[in-house]
Amino acid sequence: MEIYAKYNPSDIENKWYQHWLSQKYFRSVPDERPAYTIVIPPPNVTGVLHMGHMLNNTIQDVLIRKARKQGFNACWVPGTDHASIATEAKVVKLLAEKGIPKSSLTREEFLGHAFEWKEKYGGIILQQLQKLGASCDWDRTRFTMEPSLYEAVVDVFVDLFKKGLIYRGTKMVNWDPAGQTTLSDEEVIFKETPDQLFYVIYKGVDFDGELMVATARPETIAGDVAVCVNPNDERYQNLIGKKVMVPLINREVTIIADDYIDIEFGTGVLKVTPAHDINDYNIGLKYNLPVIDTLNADGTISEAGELFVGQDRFVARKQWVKALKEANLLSKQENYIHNVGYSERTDAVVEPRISTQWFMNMQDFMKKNPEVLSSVMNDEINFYPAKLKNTYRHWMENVKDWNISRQLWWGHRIPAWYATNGEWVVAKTAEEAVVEFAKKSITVTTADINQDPDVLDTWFSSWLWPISVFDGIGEQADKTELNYYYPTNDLVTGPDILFFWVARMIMAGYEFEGKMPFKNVYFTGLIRDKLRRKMSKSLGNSPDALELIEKFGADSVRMGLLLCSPAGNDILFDETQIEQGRNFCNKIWNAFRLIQGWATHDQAPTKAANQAKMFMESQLNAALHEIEHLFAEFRLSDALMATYKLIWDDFCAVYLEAIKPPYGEAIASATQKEAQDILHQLMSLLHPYMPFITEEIVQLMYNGNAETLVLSPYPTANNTSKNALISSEALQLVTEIRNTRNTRGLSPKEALNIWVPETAQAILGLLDFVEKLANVVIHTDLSTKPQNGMPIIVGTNEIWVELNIAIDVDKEREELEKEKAYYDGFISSVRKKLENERFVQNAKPEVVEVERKKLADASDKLLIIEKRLSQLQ
RNA sequence: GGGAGUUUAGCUCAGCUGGUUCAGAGCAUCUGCCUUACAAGCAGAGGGUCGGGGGUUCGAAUCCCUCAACUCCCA
Repeated sequence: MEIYAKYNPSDIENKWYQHWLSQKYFRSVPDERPAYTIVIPPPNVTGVLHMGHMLNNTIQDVLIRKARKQGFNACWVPGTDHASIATEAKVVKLLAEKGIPKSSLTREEFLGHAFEWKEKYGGIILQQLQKLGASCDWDRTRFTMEPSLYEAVVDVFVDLFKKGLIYRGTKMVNWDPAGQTTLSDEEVIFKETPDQLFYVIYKGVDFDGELMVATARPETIAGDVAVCVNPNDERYQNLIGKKVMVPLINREVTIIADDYIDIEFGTGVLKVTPAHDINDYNIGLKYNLPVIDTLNADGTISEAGELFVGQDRFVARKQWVKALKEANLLSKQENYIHNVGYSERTDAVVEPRISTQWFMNMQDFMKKNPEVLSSVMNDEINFYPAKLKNTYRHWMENVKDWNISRQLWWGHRIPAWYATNGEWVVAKTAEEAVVEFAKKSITVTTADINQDPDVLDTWFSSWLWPISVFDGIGEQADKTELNYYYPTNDLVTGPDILFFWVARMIMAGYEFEGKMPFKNVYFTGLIRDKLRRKMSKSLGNSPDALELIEKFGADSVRMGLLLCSPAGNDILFDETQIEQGRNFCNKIWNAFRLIQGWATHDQAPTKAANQAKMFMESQLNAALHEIEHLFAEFRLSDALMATYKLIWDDFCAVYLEAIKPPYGEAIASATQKEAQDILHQLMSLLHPYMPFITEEIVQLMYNGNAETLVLSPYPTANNTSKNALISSEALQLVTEIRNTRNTRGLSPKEALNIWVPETAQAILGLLDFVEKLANVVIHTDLSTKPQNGMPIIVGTNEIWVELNIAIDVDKEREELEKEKAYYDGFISSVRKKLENERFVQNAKPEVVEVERKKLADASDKLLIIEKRLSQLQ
């Protein structure tokens, strides 16, 4: 089989992915093995792959591939969600471009267009995930709006309503005038926004004088029903109960008093506009004030607004200001920065609006399901990083009722039914609704009632995801699969949807299954650019994910993303990180070519090769232990780094160099086979991170007869004694010798003679290994050592190197003096510690022992240094 | 305004309940090498008063206080 000199990922990645698919390696069905389950955070069905998806799904793939190789029945469930507001907005825009306004369509016609769009573009992102190598069980692909999941959502709504946890209420909600729908609190993004504060004059009616009111929203003045001051505010006490005139509208309103008012803010006078501010609304309730809604659903001024009717709220604001100025009712205006809520999806400024909506009663829900909070706090569900537990608790303890209705068509339609007299019931179907009406002694037929036109919040369907993908919820539930796969093991997602989704899945898990939905939640960081800016379309700082894969290969992209992404830390993306991945592929590929390219003979392996094998086995063993520990803490980035160093440093730089025969010579076939075995294990270890190149190498190495790395067992550590310490002294000597060559300009090709004392057993045990790596000849008879040389100190051993060049005595003395000074200082500090009775008494015995050892070792070294110095005199 | 977190080498980050010759890793940088697996490489090297100040302790990157800067969440 021909092995290409350059590794070319694009040639092989598609080949292997198709092979894995055709062999159904990612398929999972329940069996006797323990399950290891991950459900994908469903991306928007009309979305395209971006950097965040790649990071997130690479992490999931690493976890699931490792589990699969470790003998679990690994099941990674893919799918998409319908993204109600985002998708509807997209479809509305598309239709508008064709000249079709949404208002001209019936609900059914609109949904027809939406499904058409979904069929055409939906699921592209899942194909893109395949390019990344994602080992999902594609036969399980789900969609939040497919019929059975749709039905489950409706069933859950009816169930929660019957339990009294869902209610219909008229409250102030967040209104998105662009999407023309309500939003939950979580969908409102507060941003500091520069604005203007206007000081508006309200003339007294039954007193001589005026009040000044500071407001950022003069366009809502028409909705004023009172002005309010603090009862303790001496400036206004005598005016309480008197009347002022609403500017330009000429309506008389009363001056009321409430200690909610901040005396310091503005002029200490608040205009009370219950229809357009939550605080004003509460004051209105308290004092039984009327509500005048001066805005339409699309954010234009309504008839009730009297002035500038039909104008957009921001246009109207300017006109109000102009009109107030002309009427001499504007005292002044000043710059003002405050937090303004924006719609997460449409970025429109959110309007507080009184509206009748459906809510979930969170207080009662949490009382019923205290585990939602406690399971996270006591680590039954683990958060990585754990610091997000605090954020979670804070939100849970202050959780507000969840507004679950949306004035959209794309989504799960609310199963509530209205009779013409305004009475309503909740029921799954119109037929059942008729029965419910009958219970209320209302006689209707299905033709007499109308279903609620609104749909449910997208998260009201995706909170069921870990249950619904296994068909475990709703009236049609079949819990066979759920019982096997649930609770799932890990959830990998971004911290930005901690409340939207993670918290609500935990709620659903306890409410409907009485169990947590997952054991571990791994929060990835946000991907930012080098300048720490979020990646966004408008900035154009986000690289095209698929182009990156095309250019570098999926393995390189995966490695580049993982290397710089410890859990919870933002990752600062830079293409050089992916180059590191590419370089690593190149390195592995060349190591493979080296091994495969050797001619072999049947003689015994060299001693150096045997020692190298010992070294490599001990390094591999240590690394396997370390990597298991790192995985247990979800430190994937560190685990990959450990694997990287094991392959690059230990395997390539040390092991292969030690077994490599001189140019043109053959290698013992046993040694070649050992090298292949080790490479095979390393590829298996690396496979979860870099699935393609590892599979390619292993299959080439064994002519396509190797078991696929997707399924072959993950390497396991054994408990054989570690030779790590021995190796470190030997390698230290190698480095010292190379350094000696480097600083003196000696060629690495020219062998050096060195003398090693009998006491240096650690080094002599790997004598041949050291000779090979450092290109030296080791002598042990110290009496033969020549004068023209210099010592190298390794541990407490003095090793003598013969140098056939003149030695710069002054320079060496200078260096030795430096070292001597260091050890003098070191010894005196350790000695001081040991002479301190309180240290000896208080410190743990082991610590004291270590200090004694430090003193002894340092003293030995100092002796060698001093001896050498005296020789140089 | 309320809460949480971060600050260690040029960059990104490890350093667990104070004590290994504790100040580390990767990348970047510098020096020398086109040594037939790999220049996408090889062999070396240099970088840090652990944000400032104070304290506890025999001993502090690690614990406490304080100041400063930055980030996130919530209203």
